Amino acid sequence: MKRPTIADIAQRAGVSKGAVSYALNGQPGVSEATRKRIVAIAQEIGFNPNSAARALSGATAKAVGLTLCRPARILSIEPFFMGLISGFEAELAARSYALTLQVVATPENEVEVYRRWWGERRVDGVFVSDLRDDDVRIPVLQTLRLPAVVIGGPGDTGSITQVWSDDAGAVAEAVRYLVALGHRRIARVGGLPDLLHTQSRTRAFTDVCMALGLETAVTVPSDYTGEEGGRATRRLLIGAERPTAIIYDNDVMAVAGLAVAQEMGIRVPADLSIVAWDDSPLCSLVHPSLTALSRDISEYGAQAARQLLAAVDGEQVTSVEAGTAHLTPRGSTAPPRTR
Amino acid sequence: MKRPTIADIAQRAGVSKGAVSYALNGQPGVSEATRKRIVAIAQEIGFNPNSAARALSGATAKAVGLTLCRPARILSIEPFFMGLISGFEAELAARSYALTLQVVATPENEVEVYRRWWGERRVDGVFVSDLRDDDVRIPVLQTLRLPAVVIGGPGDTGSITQVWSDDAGAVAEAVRYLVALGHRRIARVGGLPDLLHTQSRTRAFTDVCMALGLETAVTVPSDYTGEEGGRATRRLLIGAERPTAIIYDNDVMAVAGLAVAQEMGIRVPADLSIVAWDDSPLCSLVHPSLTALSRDISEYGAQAARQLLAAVDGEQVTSVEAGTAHLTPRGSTAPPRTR
DNA sequence: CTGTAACACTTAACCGATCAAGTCATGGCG
DNA sequence: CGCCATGACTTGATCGGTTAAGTGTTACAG
Repeated sequence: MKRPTIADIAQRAGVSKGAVSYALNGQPGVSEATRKRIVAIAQEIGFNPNSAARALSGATAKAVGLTLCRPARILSIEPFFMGLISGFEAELAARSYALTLQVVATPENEVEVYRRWWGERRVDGVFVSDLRDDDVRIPVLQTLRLPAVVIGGPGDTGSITQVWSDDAGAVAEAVRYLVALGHRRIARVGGLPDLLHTQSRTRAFTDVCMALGLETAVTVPSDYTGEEGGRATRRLLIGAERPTAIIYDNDVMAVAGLAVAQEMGIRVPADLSIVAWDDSPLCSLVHPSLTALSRDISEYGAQAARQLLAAVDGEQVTSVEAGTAHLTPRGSTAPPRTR
Repeated sequence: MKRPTIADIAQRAGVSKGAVSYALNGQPGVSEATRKRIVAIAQEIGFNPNSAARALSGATAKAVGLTLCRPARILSIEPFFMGLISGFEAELAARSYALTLQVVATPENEVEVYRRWWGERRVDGVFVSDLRDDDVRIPVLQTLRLPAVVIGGPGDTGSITQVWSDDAGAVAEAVRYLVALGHRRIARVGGLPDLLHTQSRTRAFTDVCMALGLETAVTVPSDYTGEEGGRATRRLLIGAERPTAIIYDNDVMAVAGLAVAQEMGIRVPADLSIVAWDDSPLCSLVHPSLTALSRDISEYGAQAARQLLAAVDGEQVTSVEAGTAHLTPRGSTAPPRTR
């Protein structure tokens, strides 16, 4: 089947290619009558402008990119990214931007992909997630002048805007809640330690625990996988000073932690309270259901997409704070048993 | 920063654009010495061919598309798609094809997206998942002559090739295993009933149960969500003829079913055995860990990607069967308690 | 009645590649 | 020596849009 081009429309309408272009793009230069006729013909023959030709004549690629730099086995179960992606889509689809996805192995690979995309003019902008200390991607994006939005932070990203959520506030809310229930020994199983948002959560966790006069504020680093989360939990639970509550940096690790506790005969929530970060259906699926720090991840993604599209349009954009995660109490938290 | 073009290279090397094109594409028409010089310059200035210009001059878009037609809340937790996507990427990245993703609401929307992509020449081919009865997408793809690979089946897809796994064999293996353990009342919580592979699983389940002389072979339809899976489980467990084993069409529903059973005081596996379909980390995370029908979803995706790329290359491709899912026994299955 | 401005177009250059066709030097052969 | 084949390029058309500049018609002011 031959793809219709503007030349076909022009021929049918008896006008020039230029006129068709003006008509379809809402530019002045054609009469209202002609415009209507042209639009009708375009409709009829199912015309879609060739994106390559458009991109070639200086216009935009009408696509943005996202690289994911986590092992496949983490991605497959981590609900966060799919939530984010569907949030992106909501905004992108409305402006018929496509989302180009690439799974990569290392941050260096991510940089290569950015360079290639930019060189190929394949995308008009990119989403950047999982910000690290002195992230190698930031300077590259700046020299390429490739519009970008960093998801998560806040961190030092120079001229690149960020969409971030107040993790410090959320962690404080969780700790305060647990303390209000009577907990005095609260531990945390953190995410990948080289990610910036993990660091800011760790700092906030330590700070608020100290501020509330708790004895300890142990954070065990982990990697968001269930296995590691379970292992970290086991390590915490066999220690001498067993915590009465654990906060996990994602839901997958929290579920794994719950399983470990049950396996060890430690009852949740009687002997151990559990708080998950990021509330996916997973948290309400398990028994007992998990108290979680919920936030609207799709909306988070939508907000990032709005920012990126604005940046692509050349608008001056500033970093914004997306909604803070809020505690959703469920069955996994209770006052600690007094001994 | 200005993007380097082949004209820049041509100028530097003191040759024409055409010569550069021949050199970089390994075509005859330039001497080995000149080719080396040109390649070196391209390397040096970090040249990437503009994908739009390439696509425009008849070449391919170097991108394939995937539409996902499930509500966001399902996608976010369903590990299947992310596994599939990372499998795609493995093959696509090797040939530097990009993956374009779009989340849509209905199969009709999917058709629109295909039409648009095709008209825009944005993709060279598409993955088709979640095949339905008399799927509206198939005839459209055929008239558009848009290369495609159907994931899942087998079904009637005319000239479009499929990558499918032997669900009937897998369901038979699960049922035989449960029967060998001594189960006589086995139920199943199925996926979306209008999906073709759900239907073939249902048929196979009924057939094998009948063949083995079981009294019943109840399938409760569901929608892959945890909530529905839990509800279906509850319905099954409060019935007069309570099953001693349940097979779930995905892992999320199985986990939900486990939670429901525990909540009702029904012990797993003593009172109820559970088998999940598709083995994600989720299955080993919960307690007891779930016996599952495992298959290598990434490899499944990789195989589909290989097929699609071959189809894009114009090769004659035939439908292939990906590896059958095999039973991975874990803690959620045991002989039923004799009364 | 003329000058000119506004409108409704057309023409053609351009984006950055690919590729068929043409050019030019060189070498081998009868 | 002339002829043809070959290699190593160059030239220029082409893909399908966008857009600046040009053209022809009409309307209206002076």
